[in-house]
Amino acid sequence: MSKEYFITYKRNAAHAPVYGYAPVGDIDLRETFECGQCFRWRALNDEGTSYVGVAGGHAARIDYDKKEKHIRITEMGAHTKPTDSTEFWTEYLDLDRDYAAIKRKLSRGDDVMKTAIAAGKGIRILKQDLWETIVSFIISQNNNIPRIKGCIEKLSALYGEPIELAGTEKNKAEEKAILDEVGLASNALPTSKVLASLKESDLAPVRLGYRARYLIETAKAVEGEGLPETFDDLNKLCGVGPKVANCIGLFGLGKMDSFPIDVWVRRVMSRMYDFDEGDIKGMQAFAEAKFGDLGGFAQQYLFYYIRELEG
DNA sequence: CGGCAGGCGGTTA
DNA sequence: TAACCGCCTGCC
Repeated sequence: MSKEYFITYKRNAAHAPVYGYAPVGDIDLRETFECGQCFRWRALNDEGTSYVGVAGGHAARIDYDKKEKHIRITEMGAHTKPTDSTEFWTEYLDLDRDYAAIKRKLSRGDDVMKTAIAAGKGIRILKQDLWETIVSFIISQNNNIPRIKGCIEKLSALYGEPIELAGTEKNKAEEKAILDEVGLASNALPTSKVLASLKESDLAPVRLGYRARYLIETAKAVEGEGLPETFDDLNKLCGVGPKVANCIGLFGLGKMDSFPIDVWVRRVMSRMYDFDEGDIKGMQAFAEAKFGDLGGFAQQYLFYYIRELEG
């Protein structure tokens, strides 16, 4: 049996101690925030037990208490939308899902998955805001992680709605200092409406390269036709091919059968399942047949494993 | 200097 | 529809 952790929520604004309390399965902050699914969380210590991040208009600090086996979420920023924070974080961290059961299923009769899961058994797949996921993964293409992170912060700082920090003036100053220290903007990612109104030259300071055009085109499409709902919708967006569409489907639409294949997944599939590295179609078919509805979880365990090994 | 990084769009056969 | 190619940028 996996260990039980608990989550508590606290808001600076009200100085309320705890207003939510929910049992969750295995969770490891480092594995969750550094398995490639998100770009706006930063470690505050070497142990990886404390992170600060921005998501869906919320800025928060999350601490893992080893002794109490709690994850404590401290909201730093009042959300711009009237979202219930307990609900928001529960959905974002996928707390209602039984990861122990998923890991058992994937491990059954599969030594490769057993090995991969052992490396990242505290991964949770974040349910992220759809538009933010689209923007993030368009930026991610043919790019490296430090630069992706930099682009996202610059973009947010320039054109994103400011997040109103919570609490007393002293609280706000402390919160801002923490965000500054780790290089996070206290802004949400820009909306599709804002991005659709920009010219490519407006985005020059963000250093997106040729992705600037993709973002603006996609923002215009979303403004005109609404947000995508299916894999086919996603694939029609400018700058969204099969890999990016699978990432958006998995992290933004909750399509847990998605199996994004990037260079790392190709690498791990060739090493561990003996595929030819160029055989993307074969890998996709294999994942569909073998992992089915759990493809996204399998992909994250495999990705994290190979990154730990060779990244 | 060329190679490369969590691919994609466009062109060609 | 599959195979190629060029691509912004920053870092090695």
